Amino acid sequence: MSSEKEFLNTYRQDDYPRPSVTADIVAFTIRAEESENYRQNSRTKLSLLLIRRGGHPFKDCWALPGGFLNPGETIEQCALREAEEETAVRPDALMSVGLFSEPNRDPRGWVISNAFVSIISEERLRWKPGDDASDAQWFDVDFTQEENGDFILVLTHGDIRLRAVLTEEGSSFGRSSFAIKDSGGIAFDHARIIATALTALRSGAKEFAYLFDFLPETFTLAQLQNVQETIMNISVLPANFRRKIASLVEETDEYTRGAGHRPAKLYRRKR
Amino acid sequence: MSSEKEFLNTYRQDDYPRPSVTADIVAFTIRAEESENYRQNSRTKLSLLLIRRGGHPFKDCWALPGGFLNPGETIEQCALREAEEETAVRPDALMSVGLFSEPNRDPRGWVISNAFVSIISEERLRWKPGDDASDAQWFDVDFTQEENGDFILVLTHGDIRLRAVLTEEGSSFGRSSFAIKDSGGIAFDHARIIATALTALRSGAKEFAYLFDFLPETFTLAQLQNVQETIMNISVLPANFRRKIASLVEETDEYTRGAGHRPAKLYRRKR
DNA sequence: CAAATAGTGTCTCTAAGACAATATCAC
DNA sequence: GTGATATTGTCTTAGAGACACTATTTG
Repeated sequence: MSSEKEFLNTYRQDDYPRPSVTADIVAFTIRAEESENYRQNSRTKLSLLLIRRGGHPFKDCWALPGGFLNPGETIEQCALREAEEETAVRPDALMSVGLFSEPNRDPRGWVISNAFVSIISEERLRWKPGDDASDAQWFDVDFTQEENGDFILVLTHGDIRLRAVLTEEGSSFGRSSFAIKDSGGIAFDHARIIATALTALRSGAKEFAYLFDFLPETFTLAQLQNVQETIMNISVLPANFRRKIASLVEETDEYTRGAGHRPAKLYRRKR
Repeated sequence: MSSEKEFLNTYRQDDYPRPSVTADIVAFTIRAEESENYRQNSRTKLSLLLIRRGGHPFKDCWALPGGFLNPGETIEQCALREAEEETAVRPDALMSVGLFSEPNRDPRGWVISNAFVSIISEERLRWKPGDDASDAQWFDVDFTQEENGDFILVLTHGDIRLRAVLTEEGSSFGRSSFAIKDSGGIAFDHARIIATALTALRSGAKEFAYLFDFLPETFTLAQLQNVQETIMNISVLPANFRRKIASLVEETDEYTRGAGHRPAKLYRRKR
């Protein structure tokens, strides 16, 4: 009978086959559209960051940012590092959406990936619109279910339009999982990851937990409502939204100015 | 510029360091206690399966069942395979609770683990009580929060009593994460995994989604209520529970018999 | 009959949703 | 003033929780 020390000295990890492990980042932000009317508040869109791949495989296709797990770090640290490296901003929130481990999901070999939703506030987002030479771009997100049950994911950036078709494969424990019918040109199984992340984002938005992460330190209640409506693709009555959110925010002394209508009080998140 | 085919031919995955990947199973069931009174329905306990480790590291300690991810299978398939191998029964439900990737969580080296909650119905559970020679045993679960905020996890099987102390480390997006203060002799970081799994189980039990998985095909509403109460450690009024569950079940023509009180109608899950 | 659970009816309170009404600013 | 949003108030309704009461079985 050998001691634990002896055992560990003779133990060789390389005897077993091992996969490469990556963290993929599904980074969302809310962006304002141009207002066509000086009185009207600007409408907002949910946007997602994609990176054009410079090398094989899926060269020139759009993909989620991400990278390999390094020795000595946790998968969360890896996600944070990759998010910062590739988006140049520190995310305001990070949430795991699961491990994707289909054996053939990566043509390079055995690569499994833990996906994370990352939220970047409008405020932190400093990229100039029109920098279209960059390999990283924000795409507008449209994710809806068709009559026949299929889910359609459309990502748009200027003339670029990626359209993926997915089916829902039995959801276990409330987490639905998707299968790709048509990747729409999105690299790897990333259409599937994006669909899963969007579902997680929407189901969480009911609880207001991270709506705040999309906004600056202070905000109006209409902005906060707007975030929820944009993410969940619904609309609610302002009066009712105010009541529900009231206990989670606190007033400041500030007001918005310069809008063509009654100024709104600025609020901050109550801790 | 090389083609994608050439690229893949020259790509060597072994150039990058890779972790071993495992799936760990947190298998729960509901077990009935002996009734001390012929009239009284038996009380139930939430139980968890642990395995006594026969080899190093953590030799003779209790640990979660689990095993390495094999090439060609998904982590879900791996979890299902390991669950069947080590518990001898096919789980009635399986839910991921996240990837545990602390660099030093396993003394053998770089091993990361995706944990799964597995539910085994009372019906499928055929093990005889008293088979205490086996390396796999069901432990009664007690998980509560102390005044000072610490969480105490107590696992009991006969004379064996494992008592771990954990603290809650900021919960992001509703998923709370724990740090181990005292493992109580439970192997690896498994106390932490169990605490996380229990939290996930409890928060999901509100929606009734998998309460059915703990029970046979047909059951009484009191049994179903009992499952919820046992998992969540609460009690609710029968009248109210019936109203809430009514739309999810359908009647059968069968009744319980032989109890020292009014027979109960058997129900089945409505699909 | 006694003890225990099974099952029904109903009251109250809260919260959600719908909608009406008023307030305030920039032009 | 006009057009837009901000903000408050109130009505209705659905659901949760509390509780009282009846029904049915076995020893």
